[in-house]
Amino acid sequence: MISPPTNLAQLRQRVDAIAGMTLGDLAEQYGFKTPEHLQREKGWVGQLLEYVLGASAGSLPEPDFPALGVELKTLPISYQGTPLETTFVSVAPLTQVTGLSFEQSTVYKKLFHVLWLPILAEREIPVVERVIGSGFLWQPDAQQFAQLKRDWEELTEMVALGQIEQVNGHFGEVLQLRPKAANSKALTAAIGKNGERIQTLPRGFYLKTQFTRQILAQQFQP
DNA sequence: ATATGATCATTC
DNA sequence: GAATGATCATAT
Repeated sequence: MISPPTNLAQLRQRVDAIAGMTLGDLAEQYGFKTPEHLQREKGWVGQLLEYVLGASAGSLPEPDFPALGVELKTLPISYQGTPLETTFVSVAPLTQVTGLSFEQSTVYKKLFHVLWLPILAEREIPVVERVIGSGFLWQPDAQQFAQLKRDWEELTEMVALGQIEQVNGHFGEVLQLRPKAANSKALTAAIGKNGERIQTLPRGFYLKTQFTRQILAQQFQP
């Protein structure tokens, strides 16, 4: 058990201390067993870094560093330093969305303050050899806030109007709504096209790679 | 079923 | 190759 960081400077210090290390090194140091691949342990990297940095364990709906209000996101990147995957943000509410504002949304709360931790994670690189990059704290600037808000409002309006079945990953410029479930048979409550209650596949909000690519660029080549 | 952590794998 | 849809583990 590692104590949570008490301030941002301490968190930065911990992040800087692991930059350049491989996941294998870090796992060994903290008694984690590195899997051969992530097929059955997709969250392994995130959980290792949570532990090492002293994030609160558990699956509570809180920021990873409650005292600091900071959310930790690992970000798999290519040799070119570009994101290899979209970034999951939060489960999307599909009922009781009337009157909900972006500022009250889980998306905004999650993205208000993020610690991005890039991981060189090309699939040809064994997990044990993947290298941790330079993590950094980020908050959306005015333009990013506006982009996120625009997409969130468009997607949430469709949900509110009972158009969830028409939503697919194409909608949204930087934020998209996609399945987030154990499998394609999972069901959750949603609003139907006539305002009735229906059952549908649970969805989540994800940041498109274009958006996280921009965040990385603004951090590393300003 | 929901929420945490995401990546896999098929499609485009 | 990039992006969408599907999926995996664990805890509550």
